[in-house]
Amino acid sequence: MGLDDRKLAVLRAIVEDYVATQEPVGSKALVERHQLGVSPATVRNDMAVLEEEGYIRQPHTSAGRVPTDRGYRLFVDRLSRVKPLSPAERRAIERFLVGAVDLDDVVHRTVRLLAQLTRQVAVVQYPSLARSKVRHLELVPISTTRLMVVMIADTGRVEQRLVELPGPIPADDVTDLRRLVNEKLVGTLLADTPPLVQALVDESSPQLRPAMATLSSVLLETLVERHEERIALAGTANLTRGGLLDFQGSLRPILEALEEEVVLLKLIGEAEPSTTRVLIGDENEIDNLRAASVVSTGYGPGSTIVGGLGVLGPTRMDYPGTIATVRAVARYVGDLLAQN
Amino acid sequence: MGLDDRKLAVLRAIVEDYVATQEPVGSKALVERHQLGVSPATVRNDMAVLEEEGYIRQPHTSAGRVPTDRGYRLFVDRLSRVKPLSPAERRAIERFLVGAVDLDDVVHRTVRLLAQLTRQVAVVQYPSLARSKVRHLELVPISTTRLMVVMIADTGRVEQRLVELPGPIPADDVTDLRRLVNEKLVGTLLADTPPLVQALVDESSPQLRPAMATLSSVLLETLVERHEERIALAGTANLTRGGLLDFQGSLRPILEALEEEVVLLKLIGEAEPSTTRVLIGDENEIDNLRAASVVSTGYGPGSTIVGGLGVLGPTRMDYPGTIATVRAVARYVGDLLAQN
DNA sequence: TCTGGCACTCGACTGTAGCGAGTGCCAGTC
DNA sequence: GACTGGCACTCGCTACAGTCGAGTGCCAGA
Repeated sequence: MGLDDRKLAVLRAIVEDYVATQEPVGSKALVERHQLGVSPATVRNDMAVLEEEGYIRQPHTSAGRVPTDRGYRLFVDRLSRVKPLSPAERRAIERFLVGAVDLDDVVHRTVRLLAQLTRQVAVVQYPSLARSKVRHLELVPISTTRLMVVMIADTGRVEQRLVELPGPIPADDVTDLRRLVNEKLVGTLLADTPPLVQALVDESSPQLRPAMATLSSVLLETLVERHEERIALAGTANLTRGGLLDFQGSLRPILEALEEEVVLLKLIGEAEPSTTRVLIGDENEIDNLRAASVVSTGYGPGSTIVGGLGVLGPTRMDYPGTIATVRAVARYVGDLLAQN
Repeated sequence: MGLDDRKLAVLRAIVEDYVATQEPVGSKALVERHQLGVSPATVRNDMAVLEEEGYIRQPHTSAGRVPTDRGYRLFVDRLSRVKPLSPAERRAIERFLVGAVDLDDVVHRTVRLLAQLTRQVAVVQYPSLARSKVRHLELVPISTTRLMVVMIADTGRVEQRLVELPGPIPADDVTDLRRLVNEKLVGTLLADTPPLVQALVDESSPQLRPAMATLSSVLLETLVERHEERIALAGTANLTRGGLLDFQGSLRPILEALEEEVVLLKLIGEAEPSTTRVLIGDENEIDNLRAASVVSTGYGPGSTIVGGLGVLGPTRMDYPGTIATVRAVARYVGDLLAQN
């Protein structure tokens, strides 16, 4: 039941036209705007087949055809090639990203850049703690029974927690604690720390043990177990482009989904190495996003991946262009991180 | 040209009914639902006067009346009193805020809570650095020529910057630098630090001076001059309640405005002590928000103010309820901060 | 296998009519 | 002088009928 080349060409033409005009496309308009070399009637026959196979559909009788999610899928997989970025876009990326002063800055600039270039909603995950290595742990006494622990990761992330100690602790002990945790933990992946943290308690002197126990439980609990992920979002205003036609008239479910960090993480967090993932409409597992598509990829210094980024938009989106932009931005951000 | 008591009562009734039903309210419905003690005809006469004075208007002839921005203003200033919160709401606030582990957590919980209680868009400013005191400055060597400086403020904020030193620096010097900056700066308001930072450079030994100069310029630049404000946002999905009637059919300008930190800061950042500020429609200086109202207030431990928070919604909002909620949440957050 | 032709479908748009909520005004009453 | 009942009028909303046209499916013929 293969589709011959012409039918594929017809599908491609339909997708391209529909994405451009946002209106159902008919057989006549199609032959006028593309060099298909056949008549409208022939195209109609092809369309009938494409419809039967579920690649396109008619919003109503006597209207043109519109691609289905399945149609977009075929288009993305086999009918399109990634557009190279224009020099102007490359320049925009570079201009946008130079001069970032810290990780927050990098992430914010990136997410805005993505939203602006793709004219869609952009999502950027901060470098995941699980994939970060400990660079330094600082203990700052706030009072005799309170400690602020600040963890600095090699990815630039800095996390802090207040630790309520079981009893007062002299300054020298704090120094000892600091030395011990740093000796043991610096340089290790956060995902690998739990046994080491446990060992720290076991190995510490009786004098230090109570404080160390509290400290380690806080470390484990807040930094590893509920692995604190962070996310930045931009471009929600882009959802309103294209009138209310996209997203079947209601932004509600989309906006709701975008407020849930868990959902966002699921969308862009499961990054496989160097692949760009495209989720189209129904393929999406989140019900609220059944009317949307997501293009996402991982990023990180060199070839390692420390986090994900991507964009969300209507299924009717410029896939080749979006994919190209997402990839390019991910690569630039990776390079930027590598410089640290 | 004073309005007598009955006319004010009519205005109050119109506002209340319109907020509740979202539909223009007519004279007949008004006398039915409120005990005004007069006939519809009389109410109509009063309405004519109110309209002449600009407090209400007719969307079109033969429709009921709708309050104008000016009408809401009068209502807020003279016709309403702040509703006490229900016990359920108080409990919700407490339940929501206990168990926050750090400042980020507090702010996120607060903004979600506000959005949920008011069913509107909530905005919370992190404690302003300018109003924070330095609690500790930590210098962490990243390499021989790079230092990460971490500033911990008494409000719980933690900021970090990478400092590129002019040349390699031995570990002992880092220790000296750390001691010097902490001796000088701990306990001072960030707004007051610039002269002190300058003095640090002047007073430091020739050996330390280059490093100290770089360090101090980074401190000044990033922490004080472009005083790094942060903002959290939640509840944008609430903008879609009430169909597209609010905001004259387009969420676009609102969503755009909400993406600009500067705009948000302007909205809620200018907190005067313990007052609740209400901006109604046109009173708003930001063009994109002319169709919206903002209720905001300052918060902080005790009676000091360290930041602002508030909500944004349609001009047709439940002002008494919203004002009460915003105040209550601000007070709870203040108490929470005071505990640290 | 493709093409031109033709009948058919059905949404979009237009114009008309009736309904009803709501108004403004006026004469009458307390 | 303030309030009220009554009445004519306005005008948005809905329903309905009619027309138009884009687009289709199908079929006979090249």
